[in-house]
Amino acid sequence: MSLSQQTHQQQTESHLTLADKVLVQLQNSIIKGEIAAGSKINEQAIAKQFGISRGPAREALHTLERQLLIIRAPHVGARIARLTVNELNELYALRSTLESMACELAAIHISAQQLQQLATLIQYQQHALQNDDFDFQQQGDIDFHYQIIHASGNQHLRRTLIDGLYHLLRMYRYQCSSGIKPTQAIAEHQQIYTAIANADGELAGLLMRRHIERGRQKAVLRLQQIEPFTSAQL
Amino acid sequence: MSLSQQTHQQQTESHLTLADKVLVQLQNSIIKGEIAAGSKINEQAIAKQFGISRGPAREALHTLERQLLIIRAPHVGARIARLTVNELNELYALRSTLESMACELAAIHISAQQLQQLATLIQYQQHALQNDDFDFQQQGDIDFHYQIIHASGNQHLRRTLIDGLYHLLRMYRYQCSSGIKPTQAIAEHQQIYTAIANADGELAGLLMRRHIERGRQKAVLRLQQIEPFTSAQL
DNA sequence: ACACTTGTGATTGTTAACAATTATATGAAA
DNA sequence: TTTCATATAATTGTTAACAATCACAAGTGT
Repeated sequence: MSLSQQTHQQQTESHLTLADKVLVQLQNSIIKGEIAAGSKINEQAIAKQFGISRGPAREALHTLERQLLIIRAPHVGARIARLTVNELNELYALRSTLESMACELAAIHISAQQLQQLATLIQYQQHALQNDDFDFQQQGDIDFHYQIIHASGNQHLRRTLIDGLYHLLRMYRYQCSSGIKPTQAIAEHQQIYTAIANADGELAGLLMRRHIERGRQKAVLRLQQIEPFTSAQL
Repeated sequence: MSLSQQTHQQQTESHLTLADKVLVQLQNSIIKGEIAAGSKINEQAIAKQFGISRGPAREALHTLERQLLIIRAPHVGARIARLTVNELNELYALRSTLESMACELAAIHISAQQLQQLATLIQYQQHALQNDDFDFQQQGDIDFHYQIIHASGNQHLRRTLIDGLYHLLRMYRYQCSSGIKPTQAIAEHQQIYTAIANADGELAGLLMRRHIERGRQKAVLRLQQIEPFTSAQL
């Protein structure tokens, strides 16, 4: 289980409710695009597919709605979120502001242990870069941002980013990843880490802004290639 | 129905689900402090109290949880959120960042009609100030901030603030209001409005930061008076 | 007196049937 | 052919009963 997967509950698997288990699987299916964007999704079908009743299925869909992965209309049903350039821009603008704030706070509040974990993660990332371990590159990137958010110490900031925007963001990043080596991105991570280690929150925040802006530009380019196809299907 | 009450759905009352109706009443009761902070709240009791079954009551509690008005523990139950100085600081720090961003965007994207509505609202507020209409002062204050958020044009920003932080914020503002005339606050609103009208997003954002910071200081002072009592009760 | 086990009650989690609402298809009239 | 009304089917909303889990208290043994 990745660091970014575990949010705040540390409960063992046996305590997990059916809605939670189904939720995780649906999240992954949606984020990976295995369920087509814009397609309808209803409670009965989910319940049948996972061998449960409509109650937990309904709860899972409600959670997916608040995670912005589906769009629900009362008495009508739900549809998988559709990726658009406009929404990507809005999402990244908000993300940039919030993660910049997280950097400023993290530079003040980060503990020695958290700083050490961040350093270790960057080393792993550089290792994965050399070995062309693409999955770990992407997961490591997410974990880097997550650890900084966590180190900010602001629980509301963390909840807003991790429980709210995080999931839709993962969808954009997964489906809009260019596939080229993230050499520059990891170098930027290194710079941000150094700024935080030097307790220079202002610099760290600035670097994070630019880092996310570059990611936005790449994602937009990729999305503009695939958007005509995805928006074509009803 | 106030401007800040209607979020994005414009459905008539008949379409409202039972969970929604109960939700609104519970929100108000919690925000006003009619239900004691920290007290337990369970599904059965809610269902009985409102004459509905546990299904909708359960959904309402889930929504209250994501609005941060209650804290749920799996298989254990839920408790009304307790106001603390620390959490108030975190909440206002996040709010300051987000509403400052909203100002910057609003200065760019606000329409002539929205600008006119903002001007009208400020006039009403000044009128309410002279007439000592306290309820309208508080509601007008919330509407001012809401309209700017709306004018920012960023849907994710709006959802994060209105659907997420907004409710807990209302609780703090309601229970930590000092009762003295908000003369300065309304003057600051006027300044922010002017900056937005002049398309000076940078200034508007800065003024909003200071405006919220002053509100934070007042709320902290008030909360420090009542916190010993609220944290005393289990 | 203390630790451990066990049982009881309360609360949440789950299920399946029922009700209400909406979308879609069918057909009649202009 | 088009448009409106109606009926039908599909889906969500709601309910009450059942199962599982947890907190707490009583009791037992050392």
